[in-house]
Amino acid sequence: MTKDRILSAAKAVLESAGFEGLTIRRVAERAGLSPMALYRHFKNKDELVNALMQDGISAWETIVRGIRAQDPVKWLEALMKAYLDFALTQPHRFDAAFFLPAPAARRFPDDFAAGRSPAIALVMARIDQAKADGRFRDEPTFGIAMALVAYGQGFVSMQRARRFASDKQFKALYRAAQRQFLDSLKPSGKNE
Amino acid sequence: MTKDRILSAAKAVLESAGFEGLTIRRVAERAGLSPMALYRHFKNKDELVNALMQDGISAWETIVRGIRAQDPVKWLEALMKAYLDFALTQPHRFDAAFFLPAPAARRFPDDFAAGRSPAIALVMARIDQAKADGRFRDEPTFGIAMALVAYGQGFVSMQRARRFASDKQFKALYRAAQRQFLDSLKPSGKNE
DNA sequence: TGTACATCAGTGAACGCGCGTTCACTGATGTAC
DNA sequence: TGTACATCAGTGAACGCGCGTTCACTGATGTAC
Repeated sequence: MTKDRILSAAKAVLESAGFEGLTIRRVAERAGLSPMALYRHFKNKDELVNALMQDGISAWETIVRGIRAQDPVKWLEALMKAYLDFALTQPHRFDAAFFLPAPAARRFPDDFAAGRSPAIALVMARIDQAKADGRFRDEPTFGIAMALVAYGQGFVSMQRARRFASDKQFKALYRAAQRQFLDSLKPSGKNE
Repeated sequence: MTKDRILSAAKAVLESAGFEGLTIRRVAERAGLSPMALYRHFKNKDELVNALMQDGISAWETIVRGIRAQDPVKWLEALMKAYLDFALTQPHRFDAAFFLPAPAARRFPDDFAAGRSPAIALVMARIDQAKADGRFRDEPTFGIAMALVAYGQGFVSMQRARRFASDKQFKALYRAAQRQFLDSLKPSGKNE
């Protein structure tokens, strides 16, 4: 379908040129169509951008569902690693999923607490499991999930603002913070 | 000086129209000058944007230096509150300080570990003090500071991406996370 | 004190650019009888 | 089987817009002798 071809072209343009460089004309050229052909499939540019956001979110959900670790704490570690990889290897797709202000975005806290985000629902399930196993302290699950998300988002947004000397430094600090964060969730007396 | 008048106009335009709306023409109009007059004082638009970034960073440093709490943990609480206020009351100035990717930005970790950021240096001093008083666990000071910064940045970037149902919800979740974060730094056995 | 000249803040018109989008259209394909 | 018509993906030219920036200029102020 032509619509899919347009969307693929849009993803390619987004990844190589960023949001600044995402224009109807460029997407059309990449798709081998005239600019006007896009209006046959998307009402306007906003609708195209919205589709890209949905794509980013779906990609992330697929990644999260693919995490195989059995142990809940190891699963959460893998999640934070996957998040970092996603941010670094597909930066603009990541941005579409997490930084784009779009009307269709799901909102904290209601949409998430209600499980309307599959990714967050999976995260909360592991946190519950870790608590049940006595490996995490008894703090509100949703609060822990929020903290974890904010952590990742904060590091990536600092990286995006070029606040790290290099990607290597960024990765190292991210991993150190991740370890520290997960440690801080352990019950009293089990620290260190 | 005319340069100051231009900078004031630029700050006003930034705050009311955001970065998207920050144009040479608009700044000039606000300053009561022709667009070309700006080029007498700034080499080009990039230089003007850089000046705005410096202004944002200075504003934040002034805020941090103005925190009066004696107790180090209370001081850190006040800091996180001030950060939230800054983000909500002067959103674009905040963005200029924390989200703008600009060449003049200081970089993690070297510039900060070396104390080239007055704000971070003050934060690290309180963390050291809290550790010395036995109120924080013995974890690397810089790591704790990084975590604190990432936390704030993460929450604000989620708010900027309209991921919270309302500013009220945002504030409430931010505060809950803040409490939880500071609690997590307490030595083992002192939790709850 | 007067004159010639340099400096320099600010101006106004214009350039070239790329953008999203409108409009009227073409031409192939499907459908009804 | 042939004809008339509807549908619809895609086109190409053009519009109006706002942008950063160039260029050649004006006119006031300061400086040298």
